Amino acid sequence: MTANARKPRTRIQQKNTAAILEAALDVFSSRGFRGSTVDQIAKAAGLSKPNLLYYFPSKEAIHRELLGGLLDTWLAPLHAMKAEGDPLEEIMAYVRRKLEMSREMPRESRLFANEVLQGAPNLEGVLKEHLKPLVDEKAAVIQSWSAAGRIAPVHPYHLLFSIWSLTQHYADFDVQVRAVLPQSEAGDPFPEAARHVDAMFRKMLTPGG
Amino acid sequence: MTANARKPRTRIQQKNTAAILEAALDVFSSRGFRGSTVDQIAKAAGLSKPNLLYYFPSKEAIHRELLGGLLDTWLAPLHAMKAEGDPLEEIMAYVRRKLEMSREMPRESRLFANEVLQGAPNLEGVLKEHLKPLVDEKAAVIQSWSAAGRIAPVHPYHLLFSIWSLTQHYADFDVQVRAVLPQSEAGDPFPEAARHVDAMFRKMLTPGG
DNA sequence: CGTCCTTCTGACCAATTGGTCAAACAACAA
DNA sequence: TTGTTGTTTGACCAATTGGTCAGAAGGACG
Repeated sequence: MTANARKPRTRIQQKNTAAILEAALDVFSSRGFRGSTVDQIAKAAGLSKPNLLYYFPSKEAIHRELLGGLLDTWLAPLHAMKAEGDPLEEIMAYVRRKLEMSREMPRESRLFANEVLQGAPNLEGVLKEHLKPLVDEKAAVIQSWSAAGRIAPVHPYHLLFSIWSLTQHYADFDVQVRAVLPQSEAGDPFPEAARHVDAMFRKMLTPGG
Repeated sequence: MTANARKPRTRIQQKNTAAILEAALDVFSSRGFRGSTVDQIAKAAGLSKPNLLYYFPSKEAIHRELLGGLLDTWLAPLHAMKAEGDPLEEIMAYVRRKLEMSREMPRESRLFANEVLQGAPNLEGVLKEHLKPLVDEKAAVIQSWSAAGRIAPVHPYHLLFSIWSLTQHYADFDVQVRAVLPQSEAGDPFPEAARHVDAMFRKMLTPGG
């Protein structure tokens, strides 16, 4: 059977497609789609360019596969926010998970950031078909919590935006954060970041106050 | 005299260099440095490629000039935050100005975002020589306000990060914001954004509470 | 008019890049 | 061993791209 099919069959195919995607994540996330070359990805994956193109039909195909494959991972934390839980704790857990992801998966964050920043040419469909429905659903949940007085009144969509921006900032603008922070913190900005972000949303959401 | 000198002399030079920088801002900010071509910039500026290269020696030179020329504008709002003013109002004014800039100058925001996102290859010097000293200075001011109990205790650096991320998010991730927001708000997210962001920082910074 | 300087262009070039292809090589089963 | 299938490569190609250059056009001034 042909190599470019949906699921890899042989061990070599599994190993190589995995290596390619890993390498592509590295390259695409740090240089953007247009700024990356197939050769860079091939070299990073330990393959020759024609060999890489034996597994994926084109540079764009690698990119699409990457984005698609990562999307679920990326949206999982928001999925995990349940209407049944304690409102403040659900949201704070979401914030915490997002910040952890910025720390553990900065390349993924930058990959999406690069894409969105440049007008999301290969992501517009996904944005409206996957992200928007999910956000609509969770915004409604937040709205209901807010209306019930279980958290302070907030604009649910902008609350989500502020969670995304605050947490992803530490992955996407990592160089800036480290360049600006005093020596003592530049090594690992995350502990203080966690405290700060936690405080911000706690104050924002605690009712009454 | 040669055309590539510091200050444009003739009217034609003024007009064309300005057109080139304007075009370059458009192109670089939406496609990143590596993703942009000299031809695109030339076309957008209404010039031929050789003619553009008569005014700037290289693609990189345009990029450098752009970044350098924009830096002052970009840092002006932070400069304007004065230790003598009312702490809460100084910070809130800074937040407001930054959000206005996201609305009025989204291309500039994206230009810097693209650069930082890709490791700030042409910005590292600037980051440490211009941005860091300024941030250090203003962080000290915030620190003193905080210590004097005039605003709630905050980590000054991370407070600045959160101002940057929250405000610039609306420029940098514009496509996503509009894709996710309900129809009614997608046309102009800024009024609600302003309310939300204002509330966040006001709650964060109001002492006691 | 002619002269000098600036502005502009078409033709060109070398390097890079995404992608192809025929053929070599490996793995393994019969 | 041989046949079959999956894997890898060197050589190659067309398109794009950053940049050059010689000279043509334009403008200002005597």
